[in-house]
Formats: sequence, C-alpha cells, structure tokens
Amino acid sequence: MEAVLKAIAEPRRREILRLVWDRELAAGEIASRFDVTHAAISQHLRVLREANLVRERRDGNRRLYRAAPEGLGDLKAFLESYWDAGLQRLKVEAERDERRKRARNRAANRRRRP
Amino acid sequence: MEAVLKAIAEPRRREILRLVWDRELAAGEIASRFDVTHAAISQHLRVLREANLVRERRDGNRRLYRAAPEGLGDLKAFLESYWDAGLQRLKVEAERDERRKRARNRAANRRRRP
DNA sequence: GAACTATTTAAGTTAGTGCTTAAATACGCT
DNA sequence: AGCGTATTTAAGCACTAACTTAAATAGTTC
Repeated sequence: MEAVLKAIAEPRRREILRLVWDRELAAGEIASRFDVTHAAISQHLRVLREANLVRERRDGNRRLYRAAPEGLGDLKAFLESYWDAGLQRLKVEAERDERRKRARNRAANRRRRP
Repeated sequence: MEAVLKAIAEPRRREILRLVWDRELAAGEIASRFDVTHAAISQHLRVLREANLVRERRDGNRRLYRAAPEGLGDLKAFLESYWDAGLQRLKVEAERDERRKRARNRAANRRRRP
C-alpha cells in the first residue's frame, strides 16, 4: 500500500495513470505527451507497475500500458477502510457524548424538582 | 490536493492522523508514542496542518491537534471524482464496444441469409 | 547479420525529505 | 522578572527521488 500511495503522490504519475485509464498506450506515446525524456517516463512507468497500478503488455517492439483495475481497487478499498474505521469511532464517540448530555439533564431536573 | 497526497504518502503521518482522528491530543502526547524526537513530530504536524488534514487549538502551554474533517472530505471527494471520471470513460468505452459487436453480428447475419 | 526503432537500464546530478541537535518562542507559575 | 514546561524553528546531514545523458537490450526489417 505504501508503494501505491507514494506512486500517486507524484503529479506526473497521476497524469500518466489518467492517460492509460481506459486505453492501452505505448511507452513512447505516453512519453511524447510530456516534456521530459522517454527514460524519465519509463522510470515512472516502472514505479506504477511495481505498485500494481498499471499492467504492461508487449507487442513486438513496443510495450503497451494500461491502468490495472486491481491495484486501483486495492487503493480505493484501503482508503475506504481507513475512513470507515475513523467514522465508526466518531460515531461511538458521538453516542457517548449524547449519553453524557442526557445524564447531565437528568441530574439538573432532579435538582429542580427533587 | 498535491499537499494532501504527499502528506498521507508518509506512513508516520498516517499513524499520527489515526491517533488524532477522533480525539484531541497534545503535540507531546503524540510524540511520546513514537521513537523519534518531538521536533520531528512537530514537523510532521506542520505538514498535516498545511494540508488541512489536522486542526490546531492552543490550550495554555500546549497545542492540541485533531483530524480536520474538511481536509479529509476533500481528499475523499478528489479520489472519488478521479475514479468516477475513469469509470465513466470505461462505461462509455464498453458501450461503444457493445455497439460494434452488434454491428458485426448484423453484418454476419446479412451474409448468412441476405 | 547489420541497421533501425522502441524501450529500459546505468550512472551521475540536483532537489527534496525526514531526521537530529541546538536555539528560539510561548505560556504559566512563583 | 525569572524559571520550568511545551512546542516550534533553524541548521545541518543522510538518504531518497526525479531527472538527464549515454549505453544496453529487444524486436523488426532489409
């Protein structure tokens, strides 16, 4: 998961991911859309591949890349679990506060009319 | 958004975020849970604060931190829009493929029984 | 096999980051 | 004011990461 988060923290890699989200593109086609060298893009593609965010397929000379739904799904699932766990705790906390508030009110009422 | 993604890409910052998810903690209390110096944690807290992921409140001597729902919401929204846009494109692509397949079948049928 | 194309890998440079130690700031207490 | 506590800021160091250039690999074509 570490690798995934690091991978998408880099803006250029997010752009690349977008480019290959719904279609295959050769490394060179991807590189031609950026103003850095092919080598630089190749290195980004490696990071994305090792994070399991893109898949690579060889076609003759070329290497075609495309977003990998599995890796993206893992990321989404991780983030959702992160949130759910947090929201769950918030909920529990809110209920506890609610109980305290009611207890305070009951005590106040007893003082007013015992 | 850049700042948010960079902030959560760091494992220690994710741990800190978890700690203050549902309660306020003083900087020192947070730092005492890690085996790095207070200064290091203070720097992490700054990163989180500048990414709007935590809120800081001063209480006398101490500074209390707590997760900021707004920043977290922004992150969730960003990721969801990232996905939705992607899924939307996937859907459009799938429908286009479906139309092509039907067109192929119609053509084949005409050839079989014109 | 030599030449050409597409891509990656290696090596080096530069900028950024996480950490430490030491000094600065901010607040409360007497 | 002076002292103690909580925390941040500054400076410096080690390590990582994004990039470049140059060389290596892999596949196609003649």
